[in-house]
This record gives sequence, structure tokens and C-alpha cells, in this order.
Amino acid sequence: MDTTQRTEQQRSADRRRRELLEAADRVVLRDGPQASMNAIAAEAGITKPILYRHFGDKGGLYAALAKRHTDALLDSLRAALDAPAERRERVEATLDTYLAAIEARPQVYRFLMHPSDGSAGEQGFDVGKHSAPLLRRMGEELAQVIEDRLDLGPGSQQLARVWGHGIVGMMHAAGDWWLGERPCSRAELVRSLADLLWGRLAAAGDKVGGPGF
Amino acid sequence: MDTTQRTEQQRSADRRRRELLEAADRVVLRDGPQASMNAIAAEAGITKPILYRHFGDKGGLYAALAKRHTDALLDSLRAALDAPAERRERVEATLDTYLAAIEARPQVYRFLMHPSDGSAGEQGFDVGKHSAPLLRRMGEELAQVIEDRLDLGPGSQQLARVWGHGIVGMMHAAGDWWLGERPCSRAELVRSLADLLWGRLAAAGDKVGGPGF
DNA sequence: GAACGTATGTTACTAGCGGTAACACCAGAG
DNA sequence: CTCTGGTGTTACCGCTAGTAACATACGTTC
Repeated sequence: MDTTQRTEQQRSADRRRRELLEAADRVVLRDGPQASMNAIAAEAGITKPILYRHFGDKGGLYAALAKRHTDALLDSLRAALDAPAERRERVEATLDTYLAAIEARPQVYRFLMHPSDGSAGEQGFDVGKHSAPLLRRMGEELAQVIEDRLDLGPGSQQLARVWGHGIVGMMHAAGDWWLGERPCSRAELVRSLADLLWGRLAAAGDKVGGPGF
Repeated sequence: MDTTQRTEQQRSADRRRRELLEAADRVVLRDGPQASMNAIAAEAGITKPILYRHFGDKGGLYAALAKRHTDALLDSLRAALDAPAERRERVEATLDTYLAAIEARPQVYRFLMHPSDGSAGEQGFDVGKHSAPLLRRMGEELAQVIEDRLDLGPGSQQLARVWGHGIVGMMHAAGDWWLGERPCSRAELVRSLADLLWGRLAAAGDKVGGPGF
């Protein structure tokens, strides 16, 4: 139907789009989420209006950019989560995969977690939307895995979703803090978090007041 | 020494500062974290330079503003955490306190969690700093409580810090998601999260492939 | 080959932001 | 009376996201 003239012209458009995304990627990797449209255009060797023609606005560009990294990270996480191993091993492998990713490319990670858009337009008080889409997607995917593989009794679906988002948040916050302070090795962090998920908090004994009392 | 002339003039300065903070509070409550300095100044009935004289820059104003709410929330959380009750009850009370707070004033919560500064200046790649200070403070405080009250054996301090930040992150992410989708009541959410912390994830059985197999 | 649509690319602009310089005013202290 | 230190202004800077207007090259279609 309309695939006739789409072949050549739109193909070059798609190629340009990919080139622009790669240029934007380079700039974001260098400047962080504050990368300006001007800087990205300059890196790509062009001027702003072209970026706007391709991506609409800054949010569009950032969404396209984020999608690539998010998809890549989610693929890694799925692989770790689907490995044939004990549950605890899989959990530790998944945690380690995530932490290794944010450790390797903190700028990308920061970009994904902090849209930092502003988006002066529709500023409704929809608190649920501002958070990074990556966190939401990870939470939903983990919820699905939990629901599929664990026998949680009644209310399992809802429980799985709460746990999915909760565990992802735990991983994210701990990773963020760890990346800033580096108080221990990655392996130790993974073990500590897995211990937490394995109920060591509930199992721990109360501390006695003082020795000999 | 210098308390002589400080009495009258600086007192009025402090009063103005408080008034400005309250005006800023109103605007942030209405417009969210994107509230502009112009808007805040207008709400206070003045112009921008005065704000800058009092708070240095936007970050300073926001920090001062955040400190009030953060302190208030932390006080509530400490109270819940220090109540004389079983550990599980205390944990549930603390979770519920936090969730009730973000439920009651989502705009404030959003502001605290999303500085969304930009702060075009020093854009070093210090990933550890961009996250909301509230999360860090909650994590550190919880870590302290855990370390003080639980007997965790060797490496307890480090373990407590990981757990502190991890649990806070779990609470935050789950709360953020819950606030957006409202998939269940607050009490159910609290119970699900406490169940997670109590090791129900590790205790759950694997799901069998299908019935009759 | 001519006409057209669609991509590419430009310069020049708007509106708003955070932030600042320069200036005026008014109250209390010496 | 003068000096200091607060309050307040207008007018500006440099930056940002985003847009309008215009020129040009290429591929498709008649």
C-alpha cells in the first residue's frame, strides 16, 4: 500500500535517526542527564531543528535513548533470572548483574534513573509517573517472574507485584548508595541483600543491653 | 560579643526568611518541584533578588525547604520505630507511617524525592549525590537502629547499613508504585512488605508445572 | 524530463529560566 | 548626623527548550 515509497527515503531517515541517537548517547555518556539539545546537535554535526524533527521534543529523544539501554539491561537481567540454578543463586546472579551494570556505566545509569525533565507542560500531580520508567519495568517484570514461579497461595498476583517493585527498589537504593560510598565489594553487597531477602532480619536475635547484665 | 545588634535586625531577617519559606512551601505544594523562583517570589509578594539574598541559589532554597519536611517525617518515623512493641509490629507501624505521609501529601513527597535540580554548574559524575537526601537520611537512621538493636554477628555494622538503605529503598519504590496505581489498601501493602522482610520469599515453594503432571 | 513530496539543513527568533549588578530606601547604633 | 545592614526595585546576562521561515538535494510518479 504505502510501502512503495517508504523503502528508500524512510530507510535513510531511520539510519539518520540511529546516528543521531548514537551521537546523543555519546553526549549523555559524557555530560550526564543535563546534556543540552545544542550539545547533542553539535556532537552530531548538525543543528537543533533536525533533532526536534526526529524526536519531537527533548522528552522524545530521551525516551528513545532510554529505551535502548533499558531494553539491554532488562535482557541481561532476564538472562540472570532465567538461569537454571537454585533460587538463591538466581537472585544473587540477578542482583550482581544489575550492580555490575550500574558500576560499569554510572552515567548511563544516572540518566536512566533521573529523567530530570521538568517538562514544563502538564504538571499534574500524578506522582506515579515521574519515577524512572526503568524502575517500573523492572518491577513489573520481576513481579511476573515471581508470580509465575512461586507458589504464594491466595492473593498471589498482588503479593507478587508488591514484592517485585519492593525488591527492585531495594536493589536500586542499595546500589545507588553503594555506588556513591563504595563501603564494600560488590559480592559482599550482593550477599547482604540476599540475606535480607532470605529473612535474616526476622531471624536475628535482639541485642542484650550490655555484657553481664 | 556580637549578640548586641543581632537582636533586632537579624531577628526580623529570620522572620522574613521563615515567611519566604512558607510562601515557597505554598508554591511547591501547588506547582510541584518545577516551581520557579519567579513564581515563589511573586507568591511572597516580592522579587527574585531577595530570595537569592536569603538562600543563595535555588538549591539553597530547596534544601532549606526540604529540611523542614524531612525533619518532620523523620520524627514521625522515629516515633514509630521506637514504640514499645514486637519487632514486626514496629516494622509495620513504621512502614504505615511512611505510606500515610506520602499518601496525605503527594506533592510534598514528590518534591522531597525529586530535587530535579539540574544545577547547571558542577556536573561531576558523582552518582551518589543526585538521589534525594531524604532517602539517604532515612537509610542511615534505619541502619543505626538496626545496628543498635539487632545482634547480627560479625560485620554487623556494614550489614546494617546495607539493610537500612535497602529497606528504605524497598519502602520507597513500593510506595511510589502504590501511590500511582492504588492496587490495594495501605494495610495490605504494609503486610505484604513486612512479609517480604520476614523471609516469605525464601520460604515459598516452587510452583509445579501444571495440574496432574 | 517535469512536478512533487519528503527528507536535510540553515539562520534567526521567542519565551522563559537561574542568577546578578546597580541602585534606592528605611531603621537603628555610634 | 553618619554609617551600617537590612529590604526592595529595575534591568540586565547567558543559558535553555522549542519554533518559524527558508533553501536545497534526492526519490518517486506522471
